[in-house]
Amino acid sequence: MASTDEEEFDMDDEVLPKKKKNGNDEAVPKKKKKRLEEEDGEINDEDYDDDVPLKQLKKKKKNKEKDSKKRKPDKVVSGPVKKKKKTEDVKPDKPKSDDTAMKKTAVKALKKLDKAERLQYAMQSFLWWDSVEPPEGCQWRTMEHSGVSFPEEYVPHGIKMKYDGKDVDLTPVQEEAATFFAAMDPEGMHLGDPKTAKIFIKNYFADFLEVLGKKHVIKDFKKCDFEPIRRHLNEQKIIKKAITDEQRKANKDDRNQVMFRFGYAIVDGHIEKVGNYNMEPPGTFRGRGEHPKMGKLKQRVAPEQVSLNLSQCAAVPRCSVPGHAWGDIKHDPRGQWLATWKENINNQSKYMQLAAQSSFKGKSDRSKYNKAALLCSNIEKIRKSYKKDLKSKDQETKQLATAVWVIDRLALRVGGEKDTDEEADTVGCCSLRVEHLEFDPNGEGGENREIKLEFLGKDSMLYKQTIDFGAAMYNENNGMGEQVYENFKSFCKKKKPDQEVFDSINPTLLNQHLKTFMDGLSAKVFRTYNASKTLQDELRKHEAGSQWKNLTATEKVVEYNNANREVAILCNHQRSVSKAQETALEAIGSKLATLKKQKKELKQMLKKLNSGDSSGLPVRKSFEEMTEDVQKAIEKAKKMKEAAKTNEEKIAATQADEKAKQKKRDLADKKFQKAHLWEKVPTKDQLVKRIEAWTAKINKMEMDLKHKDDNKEVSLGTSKINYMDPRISVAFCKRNEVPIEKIFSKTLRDKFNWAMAVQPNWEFNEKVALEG
DNA sequence: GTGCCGACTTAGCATGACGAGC
DNA sequence: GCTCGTCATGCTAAGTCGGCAC
Repeated sequence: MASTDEEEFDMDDEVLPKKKKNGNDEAVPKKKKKRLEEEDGEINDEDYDDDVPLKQLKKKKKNKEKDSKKRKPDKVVSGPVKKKKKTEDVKPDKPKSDDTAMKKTAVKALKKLDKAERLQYAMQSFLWWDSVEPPEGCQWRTMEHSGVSFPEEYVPHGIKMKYDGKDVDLTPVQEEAATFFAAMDPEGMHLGDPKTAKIFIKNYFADFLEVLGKKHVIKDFKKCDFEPIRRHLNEQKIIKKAITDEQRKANKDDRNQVMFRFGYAIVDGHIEKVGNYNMEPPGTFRGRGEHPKMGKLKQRVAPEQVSLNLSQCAAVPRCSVPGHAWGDIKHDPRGQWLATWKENINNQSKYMQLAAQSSFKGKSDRSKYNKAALLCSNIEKIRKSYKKDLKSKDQETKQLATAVWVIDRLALRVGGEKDTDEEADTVGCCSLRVEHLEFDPNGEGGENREIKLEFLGKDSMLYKQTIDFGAAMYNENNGMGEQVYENFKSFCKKKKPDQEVFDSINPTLLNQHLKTFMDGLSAKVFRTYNASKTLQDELRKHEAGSQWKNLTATEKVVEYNNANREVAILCNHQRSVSKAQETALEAIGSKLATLKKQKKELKQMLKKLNSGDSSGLPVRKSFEEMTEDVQKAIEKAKKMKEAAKTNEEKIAATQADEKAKQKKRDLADKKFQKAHLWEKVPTKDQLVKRIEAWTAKINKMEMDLKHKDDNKEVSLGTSKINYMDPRISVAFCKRNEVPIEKIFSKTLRDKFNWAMAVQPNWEFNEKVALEG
């Protein structure tokens, strides 16, 4: 919070934890820090000492500021600096201490901002890359926060499910468990697929029976009817849709109140955003793919199961659940986590951590990308080594070399061992089985060097690619593709389909091997390195094109997205196509067909007109009457919505609204079918112009459709968030005058704030690591 | 040497917010 | 001003990896 003074930033008490560790309501160290913060701005690590009186601290702080002003010239281009003011990043100009008028203006501007914006401003002011690092091995010196926000207790709705056609009485706990199932979409990814539905129902029902108890009448899932509850939940959704703007605003305010209380932490005197401050609510476990535990009941987590991590001097936050207390309080500055608990499905630890835009995550990110950049100077050494080892007579060495080749060239994950009774059967490089490889998949015989790799990777995403190990791209510059093919063949020889291809190695061994080349090198660094390198190379390739300078910023963004797509394909980042997306694509396709038909008709009309015959040319009727009808339906629904008081009235209003909207859509469709025509016979000139307009429309729609179709199964976001060094993108934007907003959303600009100051000619290479 | 586990990163899906187009 | 489609964000599952105990 550099430069935040009392007038600039007034953080309410509710943001801060209120209780001390021993449970009383005093918060002496916090108050002292807060006052200092309000009066002098940020408190740096070395400033804060619980045993030093406040006045001394303030004096120390002022002296330090004087010194730093003497030392530090304004940074302009070297090193990260604050972002320029943009319309959406509303923040006042930073006041200069020697200019009272300017300061007053800035303070006035600040007061116009709402609380969330002021907090955002305070966070943006902290340039962690310019601050002093905590002692080695520590992530922080002081940390305080408000703990975890728990979901509200279950409120029974009283709707009875049926068993064997009859209503069943359930206790609130049992009703809650029944409601979890009723909330599942019968057509969704879990219940929509017969394979997963079987697992889901089996697990759910076993847990449900346990909640019901042995004496309960419910014994057979087939006789269970959750439909009444499902109908009730759908009605609730409809009612929710019908809320007024005022209610919507009130709901948002309520959410903001929770965010102000739990969503911020103070780390080493700076405000930081907390990521997942809402405790996961109970429900059904929604594991992906064919997870053997999907459908099991995820229990409600009690405060007693939660451990908090904060500094010794910090006040322990009051637990928000009446009558409950935190399980444990820890003071471990080596960890980034703020709270931890265990979930009951896989007995795994879960954590509450700072948000992606925090200093913790920023430091981790920067260090990750610097490590990947350092690989630039080591990659040749590593490649040379594995190329030599590919022919080794020692099986372990040969397998290590082959696995590293695969990780380097095909960007596979390392693939740790998994227990398929506990988790979905997914694999990576080291856990590949013979059944995942198909040699010569097209039965070409002879010199064919193709292998079809087909397996489920992380999140049960299908990896299905036929790799031609004989292709030039894997063999030029001594790429050794053919040797890798031979190795695969020998590793699979005499093995059963369910046996591992790389039976002599494992991820630990592979990572140990990688560390002999470079400190801190592990398999996943290759994915970051290859993603960043691919992005940079692709962008440079486009920029070297002769037409590049003539492109508009929008066209350059398209090229950037194309490069991004190359990376996403390399890393196999997929997304499933939803039914809504499929329908939308079909709709565009059908619209395109209509436009083409209309263009053909227009051409025929022109031909006829040119021949001097204007008889029988098609015209369209007025849509006035239908438009009026639709307007009436919309107004009626609007009035019903405004007048609705009871739930029944709200449901009726929403239904009327949906009917009116459907009428409107039908009318729009009818209008579209006749959009190329006039109400009276057109002139030749009108026809020529419309044919031109339709040609342009068709071209645009064709491009749009192609773009959507190309991208429908590729997820560009994952590589942008996790793999491509953001400095490559920032430098690209700077040297091409492309606004960074076109590439990075607000969240990403905050996450990568440390990368925003790079020069236009910045390069992803080994020198990066030396920059710090 | 090996297996386990804690701590963190990476990932896709659901939903809500927003803005382009009418 | 409204609608609809797209994009951003939140949520939480599912990976990786290092350290520790045996």
